[in-house]
Amino acid sequence: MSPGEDGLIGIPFPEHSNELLSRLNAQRRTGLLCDLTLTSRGTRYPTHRSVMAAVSLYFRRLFGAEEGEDGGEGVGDSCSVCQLDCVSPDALAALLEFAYTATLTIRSSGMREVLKGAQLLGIQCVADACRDILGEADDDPTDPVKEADRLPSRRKQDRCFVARAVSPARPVSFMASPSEDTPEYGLLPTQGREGNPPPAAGQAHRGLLMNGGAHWPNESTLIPYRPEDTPSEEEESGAQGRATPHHSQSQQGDGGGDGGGGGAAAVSGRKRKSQTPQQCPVCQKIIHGAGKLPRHMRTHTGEKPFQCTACGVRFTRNDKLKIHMRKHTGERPYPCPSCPARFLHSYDLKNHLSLHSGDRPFECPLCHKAFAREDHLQRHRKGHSCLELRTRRPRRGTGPEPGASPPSESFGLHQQHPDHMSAVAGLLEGHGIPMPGVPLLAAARMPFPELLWRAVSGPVGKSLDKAEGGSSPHGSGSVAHRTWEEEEEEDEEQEAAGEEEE
DNA sequence: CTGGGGACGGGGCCC
DNA sequence: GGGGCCCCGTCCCCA
Repeated sequence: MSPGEDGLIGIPFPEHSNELLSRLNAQRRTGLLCDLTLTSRGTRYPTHRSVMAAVSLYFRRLFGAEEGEDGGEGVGDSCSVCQLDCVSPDALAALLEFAYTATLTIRSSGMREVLKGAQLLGIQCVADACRDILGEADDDPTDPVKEADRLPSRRKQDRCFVARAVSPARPVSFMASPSEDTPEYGLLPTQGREGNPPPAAGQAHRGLLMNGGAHWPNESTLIPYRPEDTPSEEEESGAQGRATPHHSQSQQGDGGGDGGGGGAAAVSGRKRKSQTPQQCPVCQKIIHGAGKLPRHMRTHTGEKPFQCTACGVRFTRNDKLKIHMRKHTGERPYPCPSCPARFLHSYDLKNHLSLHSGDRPFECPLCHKAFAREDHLQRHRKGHSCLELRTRRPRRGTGPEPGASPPSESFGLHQQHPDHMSAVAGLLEGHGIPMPGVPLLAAARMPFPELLWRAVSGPVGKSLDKAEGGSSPHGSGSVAHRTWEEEEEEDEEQEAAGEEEE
């Protein structure tokens, strides 16, 4: 073993997740460690809030467990009983069973109720499956699940830096095809549900009653997310949104976390060959390219079948092992033409070459500091230093300097990094202008403000109060997309105003 | 905080 | 369709 490698070995336990779920289900049935009780028309279902938050977007937001949230404004521990009369007891039982078993067991006659429940609770995959079985297209623009999914988490938004103009088309056709790669969510033989656990007699009722008439907010209560405003369709929903197998221009907008290839494809004009996309049964992500799903699955299972014979380090992919082997062989096949440096990777050489060229094509739109690497710009933008150093302006009229900042194209606000967006949003907030994707208001993050509004009291209500107030006259669609230039102008106006005051 | 190297996961192309 | 190879974007770590 080389000194640098500590012989790290990943040992996958593929059954772990199943066992974990199974034990949680057993706990639910006995009421053990249940910290949340759902009720529907008098029937009580003890459950675990962590599980519900994991499976349901509604509960995730309710408990403030949504990724990127600080949790400070969620209901937190203040609610242990949720009354969900809007979901039928059977449907609720089926959804709970699904949450704990990954299997949806329902009568076909109850399908619609389950669909409704899944939509209300934000259980996307169940809603998709039900729709698919019912033969309904998922074209409801007001579908709260979809709508909520369009709200990018901060982290995801983080990754959608260049994302723009991606077709919002949802690949329902192949995504929800049970015959292909999706997990088997076909109807199981009716076998009588035993999913309804006995009511927990002694279950504390210290919590607040949830609104029985739960419904998702209408659009006016949500920050508008028109397709062109959408940073990236894949956001938050784990890429299940994108996956248009044919978007030719595309992948430019792919710039997000998945990265790769796409941008280059668009730039180099490489024709994107439509390969059968496959949906990961674990994360629902759409994997493009034949034969790529097993490779992706190893990221979930932790399986690392490719082991270095020299140092024992294991890899999930053979090609990564090959590159790794270069460390042992000393092979550095990418020499710099300008200096003696040699590199293991072509992209390392590419990065290195930018040093020689002095090119710094990635410019911070706020402080205008330039970077040679895009990831360094992103890192810079995550910090706040550029806000303090905001002393220089780009030459007027040059704007984003398309030639100088090619990968980022432009810095419309819809692409801004959250921190930066927040900074700008702070300016705009005074104008009562909602910013797409900026979690200024609780309502923006909570797709169920009305439900919560009725359900929550106490300190939490305060934040929701703010949310209510926040869905101001401007609340719906007044400003959806501001360009970099517009921001500049506004900024200048503010500065001018400040100077006048002085 | 920044520069630089490396690791990782995804997509395209090809066989 | 599976897999190899390559490229890419992103993230992490270290100096």
